[in-house]
Amino acid sequence: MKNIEKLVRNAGLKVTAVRIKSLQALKKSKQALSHAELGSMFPEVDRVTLYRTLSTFEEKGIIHRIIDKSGTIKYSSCSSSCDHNELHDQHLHFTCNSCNSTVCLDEIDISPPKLPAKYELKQYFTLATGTCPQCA
Amino acid sequence: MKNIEKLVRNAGLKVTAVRIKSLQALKKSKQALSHAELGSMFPEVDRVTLYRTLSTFEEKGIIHRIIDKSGTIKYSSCSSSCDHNELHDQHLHFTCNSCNSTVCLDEIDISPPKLPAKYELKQYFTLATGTCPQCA
DNA sequence: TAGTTATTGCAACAATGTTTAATTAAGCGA
DNA sequence: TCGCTTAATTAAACATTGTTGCAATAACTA
Repeated sequence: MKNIEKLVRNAGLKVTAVRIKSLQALKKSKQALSHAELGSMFPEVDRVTLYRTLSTFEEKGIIHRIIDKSGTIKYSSCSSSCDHNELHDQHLHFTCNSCNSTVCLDEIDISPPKLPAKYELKQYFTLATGTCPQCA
Repeated sequence: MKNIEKLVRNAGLKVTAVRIKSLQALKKSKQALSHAELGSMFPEVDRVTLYRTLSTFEEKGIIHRIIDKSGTIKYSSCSSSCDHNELHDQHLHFTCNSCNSTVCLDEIDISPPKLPAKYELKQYFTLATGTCPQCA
């Protein structure tokens, strides 16, 4: 049984064509993909189905969302170990101003800020922008 | 001449009712406001006018946008000194998971990350979430 | 292989944002 | 202060993005 298929099945989800192809696309892609981008990769897939597929994957923790510089939601498949409810798993993301790609930079260590008194920290999101190696 | 009026005029803009009331609202508000929130504060103002007013203010550097946790664009008036094209002026923002308010935490010092080789850093956006003092 | 249930696809809708073009108001000089 | 010029506002139409309900279909289970 293929890897992707196993991922879907283990999440307690039925293995369907849409799920396989969208998860495959996300796994293969080096950059995070928006609903619109996935939609144009698979024009035969219903918009609504794609919305639901992505939020199901997200609920199950198979993928996670990244809000890019402009507020666009993009999705990236998770490394097997990551739990995005945990503060230490919220890694740095980077959006290239030139090619508009967004990637996870897991290897960079981000330490959460100390907040003023009475503020309780739950999550910490960081986004760097600039020029990526491909566009440099 | 009032403060707000001066701000608008100094930006090279005509002083109009919509500009005064929207900028006043942003100045008075402790939290950043979305287009929708400003719209319901001033139902008499045309939606399109409000869109244009906000982007004009942003271009002129009178206000700046904050992308909150959910990707919603919110606006906050700038302190007189801030230049949001400068890395050091991109301060920490905080969204409360309970009341959904978003505020600037100017006083917290954020140091930009070291990026991997060939990545060129231009901007660094940070967003903390959790519980704010009012909701604690 | 049939039955059960999750998933899909379609239609309709809601919210958000953009563009064009006509009207109105602000600010300037006479 | 009046009228001129130009910026700003408004309304209509449209585009994009996201959501909901329901009927049809496909995936898994026994």
